[in-house]
Amino acid sequence: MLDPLFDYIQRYGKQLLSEAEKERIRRIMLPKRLRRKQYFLEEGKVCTYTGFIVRGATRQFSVDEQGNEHILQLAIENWWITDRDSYMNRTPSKYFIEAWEDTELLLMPRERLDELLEIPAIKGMFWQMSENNHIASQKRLDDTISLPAIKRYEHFEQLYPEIVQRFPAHQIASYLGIARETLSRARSRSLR
Amino acid sequence: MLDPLFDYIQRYGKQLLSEAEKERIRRIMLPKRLRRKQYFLEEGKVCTYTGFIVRGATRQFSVDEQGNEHILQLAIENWWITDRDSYMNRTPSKYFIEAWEDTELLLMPRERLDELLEIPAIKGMFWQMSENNHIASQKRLDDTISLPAIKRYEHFEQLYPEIVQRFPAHQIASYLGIARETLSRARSRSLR
DNA sequence: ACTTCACTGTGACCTTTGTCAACAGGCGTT
DNA sequence: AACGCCTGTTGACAAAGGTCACAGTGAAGT
Repeated sequence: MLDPLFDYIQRYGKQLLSEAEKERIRRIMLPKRLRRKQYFLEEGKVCTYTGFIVRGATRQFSVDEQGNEHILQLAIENWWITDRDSYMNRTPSKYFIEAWEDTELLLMPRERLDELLEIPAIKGMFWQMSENNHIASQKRLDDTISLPAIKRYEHFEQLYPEIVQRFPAHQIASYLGIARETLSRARSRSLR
Repeated sequence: MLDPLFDYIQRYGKQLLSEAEKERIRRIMLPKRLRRKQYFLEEGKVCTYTGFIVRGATRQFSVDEQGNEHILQLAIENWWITDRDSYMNRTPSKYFIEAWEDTELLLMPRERLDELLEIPAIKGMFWQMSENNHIASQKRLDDTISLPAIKRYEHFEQLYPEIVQRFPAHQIASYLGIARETLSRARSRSLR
């Protein structure tokens, strides 16, 4: 079960893991199963784990005063899920993270993060993730303020075809910040 | 001239700098002046420096096919300016960074980044910056997909009152992804 | 002093998108 | 088989925001 994680760490940390290091990781990471619709994180709670998805799919969202959900992340295998702010700074989260399919995770407990970061490949990976996340959210932001709804959808579809397959359209619409009807119409129009 | 930078590094890196380290930094960082409207980075070029603003103000923006500008960052003293993707991965940038006021910078050359990262406080600061940037762009994204134009402006004003003072309204509007007229109307309406 | 230019505000109009509502298909549960 | 529930689609209408045009102000440059 840890192999996808080891692969991931070695790829993004740009270093190989020794057997001893793997063993150390094995002892720290906690396996966890979530059933569809179960929460990984709820608003107001501190996000004490960062999770690595081995199998399944999750969504992260906030809920505004009117009760509307706004999706910030849709994640599948080999993605990390967390509220970075809450996890790093131990502050209450504004977000929910919910399993959208039955999901298997590996959890990185916040209180053992420093131990894990002693492993060079993990440190490198963490660095790279932070970097990549920052770059990706910058691009998403650029799209969001620059492009009309349809274009944003097209970009998204091109970037994450598998996500589009596995989540219903109204979730994608929420991720893009548009109404599900708008997405539906945009799609049918772009077929002609 | 380097004192604001040293303060910044110690604050965000959560470690003090020795005199030897300060000397090392002094030898690597390049002072640079930009006059108003001069470019720090142009689209298509690789961003070979990351700049620390000692005095002045800059804006980072992309230009779409219709020639419209979309502002990604408005920066003043004690902010870093760079295209992270271009800088880290040495790829051509999609962005412009332009001095909005006469500006004094300290430049961190990409080819000497590894040297600088040997200094623990700098490594810590870099980490923290990446973290903070990611968290900030996540919040901005959440606002952008969740809130109507006026609310976004109010949030922004509350978060960065000094930026609002120093940049003209049409730049702020572009940062928020709205037309300058919309912002103008929103402002006059919220006074009543 | 005069011109120019950048910036802001406002009205009229149009486009895009959101909202509300109704409907239909699929799918699992009982 | 019957019932919900989730999902996607479509229409009618409303609201938000964009576009275009014009005017006024003030600062900078000549």
